[in-house]
Amino acid sequence: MAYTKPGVTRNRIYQFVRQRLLDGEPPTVREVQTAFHMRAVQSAKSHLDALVKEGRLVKMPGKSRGYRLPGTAHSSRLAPILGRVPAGPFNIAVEEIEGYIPVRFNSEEQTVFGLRVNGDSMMSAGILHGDIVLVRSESEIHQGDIVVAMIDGEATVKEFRRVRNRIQLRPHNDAYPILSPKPEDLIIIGKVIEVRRYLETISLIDEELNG
Amino acid sequence: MAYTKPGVTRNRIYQFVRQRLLDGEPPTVREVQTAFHMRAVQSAKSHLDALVKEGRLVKMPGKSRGYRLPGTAHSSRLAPILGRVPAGPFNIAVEEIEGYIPVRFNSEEQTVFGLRVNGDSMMSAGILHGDIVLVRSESEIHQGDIVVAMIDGEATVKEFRRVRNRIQLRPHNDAYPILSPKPEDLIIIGKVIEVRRYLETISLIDEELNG
DNA sequence: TACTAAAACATACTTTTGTCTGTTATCATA
DNA sequence: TATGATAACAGACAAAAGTATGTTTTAGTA
Repeated sequence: MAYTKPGVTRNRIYQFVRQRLLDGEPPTVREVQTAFHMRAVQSAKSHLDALVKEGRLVKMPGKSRGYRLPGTAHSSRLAPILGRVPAGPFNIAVEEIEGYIPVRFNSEEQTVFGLRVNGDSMMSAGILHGDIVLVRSESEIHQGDIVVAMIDGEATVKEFRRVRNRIQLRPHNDAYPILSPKPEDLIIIGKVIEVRRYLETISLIDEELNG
Repeated sequence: MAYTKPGVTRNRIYQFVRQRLLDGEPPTVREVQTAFHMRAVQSAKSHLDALVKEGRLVKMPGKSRGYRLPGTAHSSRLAPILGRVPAGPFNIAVEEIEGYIPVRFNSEEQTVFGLRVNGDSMMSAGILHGDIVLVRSESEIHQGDIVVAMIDGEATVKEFRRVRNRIQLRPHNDAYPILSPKPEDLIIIGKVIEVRRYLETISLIDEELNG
């Protein structure tokens, strides 16, 4: 291709790669090369290497189509939305999965699932009926965390408090009482790490899933 | 791997590939192979070929990481979180991107971005300060929709109402007044299609960039 | 039990893709 | 015009990834 001023082609290549990645279509070095009518692979590669060095891209060395936007390498996964709260040991029966939503993970080993909120007991915390809470079940619970708990077999979202060796589950709605269940009636499922509300109807269940 | 009943591994592989594609991480045949602890590449390949034949996947022959979901509906992409509201014609200056979050798209041609909410004027609608709203800028606005609007160069999230040829922007908080800006001072940026609240600090921008 | 289909395996080959070494051309600046 | 930095080119090699052929094992069923 024709010579350009320093940085110009660099930026164009970045935009190109970025768009491809946002489309879920990671390009190869040679695809970048031909997209910019370069006669040598190295022309594209050196630009890509430079973008990595500048921190505008990251890459998985040796892997094909291995360039990624920083902050997105291996960090987005699909978490299941469960129809029922998983009781006891955490295992997901496939039949109970209502759908999937994309979630950011900081680590690989976490168990995150979605759960649809029932009722308005957390209204003043901005958690409304029908919202989806993302729950991490392998998580330390601290004072003031929002948790999902099972009380007598029923799932509920509440604020967690420990008061004088007794556990309190506090609603965020004056119309509901603070709960102080006996320890043997209580199972803490996990910590709420995210709240989502879909204002448009999106079918989270994929029709093609009948497997 | 161990032998399974006909169709069982097929479906598991489909789920695996589907998830990877929704994450923007198309797998190689050998990645499928190792994910299922198969000792031969062909074990994975024949399943993938079958899935293509059944129409559950499509592929670009010869290309690496070439398997795709048929059609593009219901795929997940990364939407940028903008630090500032895009004014005027929609274009994203790269420097203003705060990070990326995974979003479900029903169609290809939509322009969706995230925006961090400032203030508590929508509190009683469950939209709190610091929440991220996902905005679709190419969208029809209807009565009662939550929208992002620019009034005199300032961005705000409000409920959209049209009352006797006059546009009202209603807060959901009694402490704030209903706005009725002049049409020339008002730009509707787009419609809020989703609300997200991260209860844990998740760095939307990856720290590992310092390379 | 015999038979067919599906599943899994083993190995080899080809193409795609990443990477390397070195050269030439253009830009920016003194 | 001299000089260092960036850009583009050329050719080759190595690793990754797709594909092909044939065999063995198990599932499903008559």
